[in-house]
Amino acid sequence: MNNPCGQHQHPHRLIQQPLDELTDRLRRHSRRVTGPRQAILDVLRRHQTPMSNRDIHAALGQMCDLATVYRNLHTLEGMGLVRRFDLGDGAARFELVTPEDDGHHHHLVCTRCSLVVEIDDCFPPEFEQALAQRHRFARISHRLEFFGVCSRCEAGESRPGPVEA
Amino acid sequence: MNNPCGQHQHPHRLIQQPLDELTDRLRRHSRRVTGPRQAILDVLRRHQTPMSNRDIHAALGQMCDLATVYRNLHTLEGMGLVRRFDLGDGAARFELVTPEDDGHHHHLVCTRCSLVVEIDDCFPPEFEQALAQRHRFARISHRLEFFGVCSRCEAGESRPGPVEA
DNA sequence: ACATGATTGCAAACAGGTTGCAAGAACCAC
DNA sequence: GTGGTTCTTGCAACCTGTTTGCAATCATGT
Repeated sequence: MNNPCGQHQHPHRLIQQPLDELTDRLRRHSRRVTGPRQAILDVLRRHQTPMSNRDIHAALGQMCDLATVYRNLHTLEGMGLVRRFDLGDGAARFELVTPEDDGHHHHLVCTRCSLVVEIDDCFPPEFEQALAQRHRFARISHRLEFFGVCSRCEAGESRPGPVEA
Repeated sequence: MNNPCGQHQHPHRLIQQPLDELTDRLRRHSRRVTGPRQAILDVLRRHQTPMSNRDIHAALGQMCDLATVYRNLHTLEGMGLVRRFDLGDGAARFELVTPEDDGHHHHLVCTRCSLVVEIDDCFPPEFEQALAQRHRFARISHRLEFFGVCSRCEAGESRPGPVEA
C-alpha cells in the first residue's frame, strides 16, 4: 500500500482486542460494565468494517434497546474506544479503536452493494499543516472517503442495499 | 495555493453566472422556468459557499414551500447545475456548478461558527486510479472535507451555530 | 387563448438520532 | 452478603432533515 504522495499511512485493525481489555478500559473511565456494553464491544471487535447503530442492534438480537445502542456508542466515542465514520448514507458507522492506533483511516465504499474496504493511505500531515496556516485555522482534521463500484457489482452480480454516490 | 503533492487542483467559482444562462440550461433540459426555480438559482449564484435547503428557503422569504426547495435542488443536482456537499452536520449543502467546471472541490469548515472556506487543492487523480486498480473498483470518486477552528473563534470571539467536529 | 403535463403547496410520513423519566442494574462500602 | 448510591436501561415521545401523495396551479407548445 503506497499513498498519494508516497508518504503517510495509518496501520490499523491488526488483531482483535481481547474483550477483557476493552471492559477494563470501561472501568478505567469509571463506566459500568453492563451486558449491553460488553455485547456491543464484542460485536465490534469481531467486525473489520464500520457498523451502524442499526447493524449493531441487529447483531445483538433483542439484547437491548436501540436507544441503548445509540447512547453507548456515543459514550464509547467520547471515551475514544470507538471511532465514528460517515460513509455518506446518512447513518453513522463505528469501528473499534486500539489504544495504540488513533483509528484514523479511510474507506472505499461500493455504491451498489455497500461493500467497504479499509484504506490506510492518506495524504501527508504536512499538507494539513499548510492548509491550517494558509487559512489561519487551528486544530485541523479531515474526513475522506472513497466511493466506487466493486468488481462483483461491475460484473453484474449485484446484491444487497446501495449507499449513495 | 499548492497541494498535497504539488499537483492537482480545481479552479472554480470565478464569476457569478448570469441568471439567464442558468434558466436557459433549465430549458435545454426541458424543465420549466418557474418562479421558485429562478429564485433558487439566483440565491445560489450570489453565494460563494454551500447553502442548505433551509438556508435557501430562508433566503427566499416566503416565496415557496420548503418541500419545493428540496425537490428543486434534487432536480438541479440531477441536471448537474448544482453540486451536493456533506459538511458533516447532517444537512445537505449545495453550490452552483459552472458548465466548464465540474464543481469538484473541498471545504474547510470551522467547527465552532460554521464558517466555510473553499479549498481548491486535492490529491492527484493518479492516486485514485491506483486505489481503483488495487482494489478492483470502477468509477472511483471521493469526498473530502476539512474541519478546524477559524482564527476568530480561536481568539475567543465565538458566534453563531456550530457544526460537528 | 387552450390543453396538457410539469410543478407547487400542504400535510402526512419517514429515517436517523436524542431525551425525559421511572424502573433496574453495577459497584462501593461495610 | 446487604444496602445504598449512582449509572444504565427500556420505553415512548420528540426533533430534524428529507421525501411523498394528492389536488390545485401554472409554464409552455400549438
